[in-house]
Amino acid sequence: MKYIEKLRNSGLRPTKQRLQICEVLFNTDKTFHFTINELKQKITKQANNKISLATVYNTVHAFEKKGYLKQIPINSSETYFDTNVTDHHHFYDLKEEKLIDLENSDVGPINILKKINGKKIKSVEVLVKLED
Amino acid sequence: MKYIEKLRNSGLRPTKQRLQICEVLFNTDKTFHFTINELKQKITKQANNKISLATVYNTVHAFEKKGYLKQIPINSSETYFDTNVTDHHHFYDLKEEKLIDLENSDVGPINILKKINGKKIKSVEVLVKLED
DNA sequence: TTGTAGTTTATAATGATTCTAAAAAAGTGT
DNA sequence: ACACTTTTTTAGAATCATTATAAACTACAA
Repeated sequence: MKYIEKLRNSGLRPTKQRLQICEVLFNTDKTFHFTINELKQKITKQANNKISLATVYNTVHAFEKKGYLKQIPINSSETYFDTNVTDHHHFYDLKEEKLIDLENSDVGPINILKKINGKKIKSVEVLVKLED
Repeated sequence: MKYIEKLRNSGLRPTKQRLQICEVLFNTDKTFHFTINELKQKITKQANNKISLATVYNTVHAFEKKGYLKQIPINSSETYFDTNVTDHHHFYDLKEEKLIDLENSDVGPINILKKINGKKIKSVEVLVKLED
């Protein structure tokens, strides 16, 4: 299985549950957005398998810490995660409550002119809210 | 009282609680960020007055709907609001968990090149995450 | 195989937010 | 001022996402 090594290299034991989550999240060319509950449903369907909600939380947080996932900063009752961990931006359709990726080529370069003493920029993320 | 008219013009009855909240939020030149609980504490201190948590929620949401406040899109357990409703951007200090305003002059112009059919852009917000 | 450290799990706990329904206050007309 | 309607406030309950707990299970190394 191709994710076993990836997990081991990250110091995470390749358990059945983690491998299932890897399949759902990373076994595709397309990146995508998801919430914890959406992910749990996908696993239950795709692998026809029960998985504990707590395990989904644990694993997603572990993957986020390792840099395989990132949270999308947005005000929503549920937290959104993104399998695209490269710097990129989002549309948020307020009516449909749906996130849409922006390619980097869709947004011109962003210049942050201010500096904060002793701090460095980790990421620059743009959220474009859409209305009808 | 200078906020009575403002509230009436918005179709909101100028109650004691709403006027107190206006004093705390708008009776200053500086704009600032706050959470519901911080706001409740300020009111309790400043006006030496009890106010129901539900009222603070109700009022903040009413003010947001009227455009006097806006939510800051950020992943935090509590929702952050901003008394600065003009288009502007934020630093987020990951270590201190603190928001810092960016002036518009601190960020170069942002070009959104992609269009979504039938939707228009309501706002463009940049979140710059800072680390040590 | 045996030990142990890491992982999963169901369930309980937490905490922010929303809901509810009754009491209080504000607005309106008389 | 009074009666009446509508809006608002309020305490407490309900909800919902997330985190904590602690017991059972699993991976892995000696």
